[in-house]
Amino acid sequence: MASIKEVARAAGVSTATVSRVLANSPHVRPALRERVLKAIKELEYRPNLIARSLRAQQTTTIGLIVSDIRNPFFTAISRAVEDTAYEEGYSLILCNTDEDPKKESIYLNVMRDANVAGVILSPTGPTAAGLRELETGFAVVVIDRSIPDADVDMVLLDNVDSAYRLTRHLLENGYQRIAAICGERSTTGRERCAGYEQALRAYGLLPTAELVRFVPPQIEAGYAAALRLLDLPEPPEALLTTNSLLAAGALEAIRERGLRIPDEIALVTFDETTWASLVQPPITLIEQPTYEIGKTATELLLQRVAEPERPTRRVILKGRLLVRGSSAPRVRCG
Amino acid sequence: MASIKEVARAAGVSTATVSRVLANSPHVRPALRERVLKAIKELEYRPNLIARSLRAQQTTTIGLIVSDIRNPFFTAISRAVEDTAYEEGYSLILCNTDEDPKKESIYLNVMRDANVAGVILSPTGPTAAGLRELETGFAVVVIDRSIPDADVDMVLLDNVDSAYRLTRHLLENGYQRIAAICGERSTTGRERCAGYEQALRAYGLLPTAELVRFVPPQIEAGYAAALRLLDLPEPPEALLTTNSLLAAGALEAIRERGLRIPDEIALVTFDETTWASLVQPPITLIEQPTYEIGKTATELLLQRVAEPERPTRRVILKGRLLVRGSSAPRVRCG
DNA sequence: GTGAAAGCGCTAACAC
DNA sequence: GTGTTAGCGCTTTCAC
Repeated sequence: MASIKEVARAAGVSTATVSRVLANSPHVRPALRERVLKAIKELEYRPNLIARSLRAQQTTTIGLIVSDIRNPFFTAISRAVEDTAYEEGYSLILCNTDEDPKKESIYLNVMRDANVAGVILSPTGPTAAGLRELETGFAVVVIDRSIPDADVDMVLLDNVDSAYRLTRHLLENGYQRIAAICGERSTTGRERCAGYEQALRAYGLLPTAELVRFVPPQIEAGYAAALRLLDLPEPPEALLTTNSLLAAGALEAIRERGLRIPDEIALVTFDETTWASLVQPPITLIEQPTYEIGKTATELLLQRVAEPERPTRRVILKGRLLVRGSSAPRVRCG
Repeated sequence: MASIKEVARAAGVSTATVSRVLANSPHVRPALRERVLKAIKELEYRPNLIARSLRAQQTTTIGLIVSDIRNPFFTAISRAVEDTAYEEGYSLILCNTDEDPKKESIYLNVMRDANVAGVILSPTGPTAAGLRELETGFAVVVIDRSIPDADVDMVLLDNVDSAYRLTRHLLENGYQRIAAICGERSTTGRERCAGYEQALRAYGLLPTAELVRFVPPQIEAGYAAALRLLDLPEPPEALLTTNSLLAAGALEAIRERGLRIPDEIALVTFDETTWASLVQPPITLIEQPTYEIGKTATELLLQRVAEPERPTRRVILKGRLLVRGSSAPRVRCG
């Protein structure tokens, strides 16, 4: 691993000149530039990023902090972020926090210690609150969850409207008694619940506490919540879940109770996954533009790295309603 | 962001002493240690990892280079790797190469420039060949794909045997004309194909070229290959695919042709996924111990970082056959 | 246009 | 035990 010193010696110039050539500075005589380039090639020189980072007080690395990369939503995001970061010469550090504020805080510190240029994260409540004031020392872009009055770049889905449309779709297809299983600990679940309730009211129905559940956004919790809903004295005609993990759990519960979809129970959710279109009937859902969310978040982040004082932006993306068999028009029986 | 210098000044000691306290060196008088610790606390000092890395010529970062994090197998691996790395104080850099040797080579260079302690990767053929000789400058652990005569740590599935058992299961359930759709560009697909052919021979059947396809390990390729197989003049009674993406494609194709599983066509594959158990009938498959693979790979890597000259190991993990509805005993009709 | 040299924050000889 | 100092590899004044 040749250093800049050796290149300088080989080319018969100072390290400053090599550095200038590396930086494409115009103030280098062509002849010298040639010699330096030749030396670089011969020695197979590659600049040491660590040294560069120490000098610059910043790395070409960004962090992605999510609850669990195995959530298909975050998997898709991470791919988009990595692609976009790579194009701009940045590397991606991945962190899983399991929705644990402590782990979030620890990872945020790790990011600071590592001198990352910035971080993309989808924080839980406590961390979000801290973000409102915190001087992090690096650029931050929040995804998936909104922090109401924080001066931070965000890329979000239009949660209320998406949930509204999803619920309206059910209502228009004749479903009335609709239950919602929502992810807790994030604004996302609450916003989607709000859209669900708005739609009910718009159609002259009153939301029932009995039919709304807030649970950890995981398969098991979705399964348990769905079972309880299905076992109600007066069970729901349709189930709405706010992410794919809850939906997978709900589907298991429906299968366990031997109910037919959509005749006996409809199921709709958020987030496209492999299974949602493979299952029979396929699941009606709101598809988030995951790749665009990740790409946009990365772009916002790198723009802020380049220009720290620019005004913050809040990008709201629209979800796409994919109508499929799990919410087919209801056939009244009786 | 206080530096070690400021801590030293605040505590009335030299930076060396602070450094010793940080390193838990026993050669510091308790009184001094106390003063230093107090200063560290008051200044909220945190060591700059970049500076430390420059000095040590190595970071506490490891790289994970996979074809696509969206492949559920790699998603699961990444979670295990990140968990394990985090426990040991290491961060994880994620890279997607799309099975492109050029991107693999670029990322390997990025890893070198970043001075990572080591890299876990699942290389394509050309990169694997290079690995055999390459002086990478960092520790390397190969997962998922074997490099026959390379002196590199590896964590692998017992591919031949797993495919053998999977195929034998089909044979014992009465399926005879079994087609295989295998991932190309990796030893994994070839080994699993070999296991498949061995099982056929063991049961007195001859492998037919017509029934074996090597395609890119993606949904679309699986779909196309399955369609062609199903449209054969004499179509197969069962389909074996070597990963979950190919299986998802094959399932689509089966659905498109309106065939019933398993009556008209059985389907078995590798890798447990959400959809494989949610689909009806659920899919029989070989489940890889993904978490253990990722954890073991990370442990091997960090052991090698600690002791570069230790003899290389090759850990072979066994897959678990999960028998489900998609390969139920065949009912002969006619 | 080019080079000498300081310094980013840290650790490890080496001296005392 | 503790401090002084060199140096990891790089960039960037500041002279010339």
